[in-house]
Amino acid sequence: MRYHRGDVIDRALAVLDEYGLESLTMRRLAAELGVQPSALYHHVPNKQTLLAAVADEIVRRGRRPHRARRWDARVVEICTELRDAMLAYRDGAEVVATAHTFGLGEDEPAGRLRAALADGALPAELVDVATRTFLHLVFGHTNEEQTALQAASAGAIDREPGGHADFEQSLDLVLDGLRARTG
Amino acid sequence: MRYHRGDVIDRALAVLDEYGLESLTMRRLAAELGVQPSALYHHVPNKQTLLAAVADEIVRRGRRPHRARRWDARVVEICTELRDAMLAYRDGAEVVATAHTFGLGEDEPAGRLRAALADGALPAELVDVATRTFLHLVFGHTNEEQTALQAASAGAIDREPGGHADFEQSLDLVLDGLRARTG
DNA sequence: ACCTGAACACCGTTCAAGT
DNA sequence: ACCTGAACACCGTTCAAGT
Repeated sequence: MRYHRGDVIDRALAVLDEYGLESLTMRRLAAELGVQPSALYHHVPNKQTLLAAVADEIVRRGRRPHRARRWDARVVEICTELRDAMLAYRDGAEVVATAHTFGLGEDEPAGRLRAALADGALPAELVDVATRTFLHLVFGHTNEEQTALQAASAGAIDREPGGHADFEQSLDLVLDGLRARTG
Repeated sequence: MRYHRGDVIDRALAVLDEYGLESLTMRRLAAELGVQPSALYHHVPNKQTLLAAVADEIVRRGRRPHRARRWDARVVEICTELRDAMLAYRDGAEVVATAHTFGLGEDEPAGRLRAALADGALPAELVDVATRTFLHLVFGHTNEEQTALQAASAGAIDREPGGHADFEQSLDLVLDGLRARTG
């Protein structure tokens, strides 16, 4: 039974979504593929790289057509798409945020954010700051929301999630700050 | 040789700062204290709780007198204090941010942020959103900065850290958004 | 080229037994 | 009350050997 790198990533996604990040071990993944743990290292150099590939796949699967024209609407669109992509998989926010922190993976949303902000007639210096600001907001908010959701579904009723409304309000705060600096 | 919970936390801080989070294991910590791993469980229920206590201690040690009067200056002061506290220990941002995500520890900075924002004559509904927004910014930015710093000192020259200027610009963006909503 | 089998050097946590 | 010793059920990764 031959299998390839893509099969490994796909299975990893499935294990992640069904059992969570703490259960996504190399040994567990190997067992799921009916293979010895050592066999995985022919398709992936190590676990860190595997997780970065999983993060990229989560983001990729969440892609949808973008139709906003105004730069600020595009920012909201990109951030919301990224949030929804991460929420679609168990522990998705943690996996994607961690990969981003270590500079692994494609980081394609950052590029799209940067482009949208550059269209906003912003001082070039501000584009980088704003890009990072939005990414931190998306990762932080989504991570917290997903953790709360999973804690709630596990019985522990913590704080209310906040949810989509809070998320957009948070984005809007930063957008207001940017609009004030725009012609 | 008797020792107490406080000694365990202190030692954990020392191991964290010298060898990093990945080396802060229960077994390593026990060895450092000259004791069997199982002995730690008389002072701390599990590793997660230990790490939350370490996070609290990092924040506590970073406390300094606050003198700002205006609500927006107080927000900057609180955020900067938290950032500096986390930067003072290796992997401090990751430890503190993780504890916060899981709702563990004291979360005293959140309370102080909330108080400062409430003084800002903000619509009550916005206070919570803004509090979370600032915390996400502080954790995200500091985590990224610290990771970059440690990667740089380990030889890998990645992206420039951004540093304090970027951090304050990011806060200012949100503050502008809030000031626009204030009387 | 791809995989197995076995090993290395670890983990967090529990628990009977000692003092 | 506090600690030891030993065990349980795991980890990620490497590497000689097989096909």
